[in-house]
Amino acid sequence: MAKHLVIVESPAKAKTINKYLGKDYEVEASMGHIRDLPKSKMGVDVAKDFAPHYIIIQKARKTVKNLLARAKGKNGIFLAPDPDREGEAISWHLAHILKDAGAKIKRVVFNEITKDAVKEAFNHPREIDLNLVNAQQARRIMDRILGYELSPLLWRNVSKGLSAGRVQSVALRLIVEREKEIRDFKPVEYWSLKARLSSQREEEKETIFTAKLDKIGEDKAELKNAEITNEIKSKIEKENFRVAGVDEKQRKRKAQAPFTTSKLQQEAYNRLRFPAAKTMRIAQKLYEGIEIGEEAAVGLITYMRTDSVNISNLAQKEAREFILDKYGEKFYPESPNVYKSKKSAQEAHEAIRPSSVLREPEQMRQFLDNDEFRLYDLIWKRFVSSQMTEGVDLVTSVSVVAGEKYFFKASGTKNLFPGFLIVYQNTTTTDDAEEESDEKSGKKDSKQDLEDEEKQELPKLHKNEALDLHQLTGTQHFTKPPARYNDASLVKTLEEKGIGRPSTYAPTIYTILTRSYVERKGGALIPTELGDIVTELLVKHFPKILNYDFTALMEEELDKIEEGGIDWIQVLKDFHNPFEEQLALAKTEMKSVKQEPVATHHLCESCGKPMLIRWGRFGQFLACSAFPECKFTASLPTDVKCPEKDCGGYLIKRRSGKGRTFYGCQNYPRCTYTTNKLPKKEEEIGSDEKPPESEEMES
DNA sequence: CAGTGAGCGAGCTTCCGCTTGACTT
Repeated sequence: MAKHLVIVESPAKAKTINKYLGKDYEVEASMGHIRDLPKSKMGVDVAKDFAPHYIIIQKARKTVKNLLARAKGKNGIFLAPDPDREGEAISWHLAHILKDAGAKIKRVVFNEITKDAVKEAFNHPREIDLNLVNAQQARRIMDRILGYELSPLLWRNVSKGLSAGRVQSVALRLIVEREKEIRDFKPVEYWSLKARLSSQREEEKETIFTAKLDKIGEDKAELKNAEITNEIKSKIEKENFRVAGVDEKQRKRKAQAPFTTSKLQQEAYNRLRFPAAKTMRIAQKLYEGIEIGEEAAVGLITYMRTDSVNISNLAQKEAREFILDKYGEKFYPESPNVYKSKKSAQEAHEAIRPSSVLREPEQMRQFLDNDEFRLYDLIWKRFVSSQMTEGVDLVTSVSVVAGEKYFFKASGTKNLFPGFLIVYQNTTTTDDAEEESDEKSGKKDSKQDLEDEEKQELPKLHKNEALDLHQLTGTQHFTKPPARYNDASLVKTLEEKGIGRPSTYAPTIYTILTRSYVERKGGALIPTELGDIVTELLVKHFPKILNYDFTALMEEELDKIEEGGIDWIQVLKDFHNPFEEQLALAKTEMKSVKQEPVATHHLCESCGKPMLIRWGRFGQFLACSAFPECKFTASLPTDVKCPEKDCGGYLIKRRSGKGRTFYGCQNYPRCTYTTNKLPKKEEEIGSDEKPPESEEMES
């Protein structure tokens, strides 16, 4: 029998480590946390220094039983969860469970799962770091108090089953405020003036290019309307065009770091239209292992929940050799490319990469379904490209002047050397270093416009040479509202603000969707009326917590706890005291927006009592007033009668399987009349009364 | 361009973060 027990979080990690450690060690998985606060109550004794009451998580009972059995008769127990706050806390809870098993308990940590790193870690076991544990407890307890105090306020004042929390409520706020910006957006007219030009020299005259009016004299050309544009246009038409200057520059394009969870979710959405949850489901499968040919199941990628861009030396070496071999020296950087994780990263894992670059996507295709293949392909290419040389573009910008003061600008880009781009094309929207402003409102030039102009081919031009004008066109534009959030842009924003973790981005989106705070239309996340109401209430009564910086401030405090700088109880007190005050105020002052039931003249088909209009999760419906004795319900009819003769029923708004709205007869299935558009009420036919309540058109 | 057709209310509900599998019909 093995002498020692090793415990890690995941079964896949257990399997790998088992190979490295040999017969003396038995490796088991805890499957994440095994103890937590109870679901059914607060479980925190605020009066006694926030003493938490932990219980074994229902789902982990079997695991715990198994671990206890394994621990019996062992000499040592090595706790090897991830080297971060949560991992330390998991270790602490495990130690608590196993403390009476008779074996010595030690903590081991490693940042990469390679033989050397694991062996090295086992040579230097340590005690559990209580500072890390306490930082996790502070985080856990704060989230519990917040979530379990705010949610009931919403039950009381809005509707049952609702929820609020440090992460989900701020994610919702982002979406709600973006929608407000869009609603309030006033498009502003502006014009552009573009000239189609060509050289007069024989050898270049075939290439016609486009230049845009940029400056008049020293001033930026601002064309506010048609009148101004036409006036300037008619002046320019009389002028001669010549080249005022040519500027050529080489622009280097650097490869991007291999994927973190957040970046993977963004790219998989932008390129493949995978929602975050789908990406994670598929990545999990690739990680756990796929049967490839004769071999047993092989994990095709490294762990998919990570905020690190680090990669193991071994993987880097393999990638570099592969690049040299397959693409040649020009694509092989002299010294390896190195990337820095963001400051707040906890770096418990490597970046997401293929477990071996030698398993090329095309070879794996036969073992994968189409979606698995596309995601693996993306991960593989991103990783390989991250170890390749820079691409080089030649960017030419030409200044053209009409007469003395009308300056036009034209630019073109030519790729001189692809570098990493031969494997992985950049999408400009997810550049790491991008400025954050382009989603803000009122931007004139969309990126698309700029790109189209840069893509054109320019003729060879010389300073002062004369040009032929073929066409001068003024075009009307309007500034555009900012785009709605989708999975990619929401995850990107949350990560930038440090809100949530790799394991929670997708679940957070799911939560605000299932609470009916937000709806998905196409890819866009659009707040519902409920989402608007809840956000307004929370922002009004809990501005601090709904602040976009709240999590970042909390993290600063947690860092101090980790470093041993402050007492975690004190951090909780500093949070809790002002929170209690706000809570007390909110309890008396928050206005109820609960929808009270409304009496109707409809009678219950089951018991004959009057029916009430109630508000449920899916909007209004009719319910018997004798509830709960009589459970009869019906959809709320419109006030338009069924046009079938002798039917007499009213039409009901319904939704088909595919989510399309239509109207059917109340007497279905006896009467099967349906229509897409609500007919006018009989009394109104011929009159010019206002039409029936207009319905949102669905495309 | 076809062709469509739950449930929801109440005795409870809820947080964030770590991780996968499912006692039985």
